Amino acid sequence: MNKNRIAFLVGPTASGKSSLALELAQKFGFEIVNADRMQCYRHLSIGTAKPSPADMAKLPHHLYDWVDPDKNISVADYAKNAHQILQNGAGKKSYLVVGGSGFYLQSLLFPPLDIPKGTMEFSDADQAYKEIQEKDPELCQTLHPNDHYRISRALFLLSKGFVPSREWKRASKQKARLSVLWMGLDIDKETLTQRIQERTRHMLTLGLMEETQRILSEFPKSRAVLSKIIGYKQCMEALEKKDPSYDLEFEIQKATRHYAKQQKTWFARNTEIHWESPKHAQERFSCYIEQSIVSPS
RNA sequence: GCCCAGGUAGCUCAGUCGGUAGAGCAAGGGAUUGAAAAUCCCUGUGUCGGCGGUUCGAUUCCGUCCCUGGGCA
Repeated sequence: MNKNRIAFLVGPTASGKSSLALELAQKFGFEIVNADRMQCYRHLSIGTAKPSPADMAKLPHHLYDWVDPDKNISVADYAKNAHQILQNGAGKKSYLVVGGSGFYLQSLLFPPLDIPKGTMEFSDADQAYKEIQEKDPELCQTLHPNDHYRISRALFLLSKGFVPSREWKRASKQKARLSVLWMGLDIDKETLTQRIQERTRHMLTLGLMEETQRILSEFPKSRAVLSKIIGYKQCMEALEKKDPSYDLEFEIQKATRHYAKQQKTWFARNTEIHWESPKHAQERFSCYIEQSIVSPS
């Protein structure tokens, strides 16, 4: 019998993926692979709600803590490393990939194209957009003039002789390189909002502010990275602004809620995901796993 | 009790020289192919505090009542 040995556990931030993953992994003898962009970073523990060292010691955990906070990584770096791990264990081990970074999860099934990394900065956005309209009119159908990041990426690819819209089309036609079981933790909005609220408070109690300061002093060049990560960004603002009306806890909660919504939108179009509420997830997912992954020996 | 300033979107407020209203923030929806916890797009009906009056027409003017803040007693 040739059965899948890989399962993905996804869902919005603060839905309880990590603890469920640990339970399922222990029950079925999985190793855990991180699919959370920010948990890749060393030292960012409180703010990313990373599993505790004690939990990680219970069974093999991969792709946590493998980059310093002053380094940038991209989806391609992640895809390469993660795919390698899955390949190494092929035929021998089972993996539970857990995380909420949809783009990163996707890269495991549909590897990043063999095109160069980079962007090309521009000074005049209108002109930059016009240039793209001339060279790749099809791309402009889905590219908004205000989307400066994607414009700079498109300009860069054009300068290297690629036609972005053609590349994106090629990418979307790829066949998945792995066959996996998709499971999603579906949590109602009120409960999630409440969990976000509690988790944010908990993070601050655990010393998120101190963690931020520690990272900044140990890695002076980590500002750029931290300023893009929920929690650390707001702590940095609170440290620098000295604005007494700045409500740190509220700002973190708000950003987390927005992020959760973004994740929901991302996963919504993936029709392969089996969604379950936390109440039944453990039981139902166990069922799915038994049916599709555990091979009869 | 008297005087003053206010009561307009979930919040802070703008505005209508009388023709039933709009910003910011919050909130909701969507996109997403080496920055992705990033980045970008779309979405504003609310007894304009209550009740009367004037008017063809009042959230806007007048009266009165209620509420909030400040001052005086």
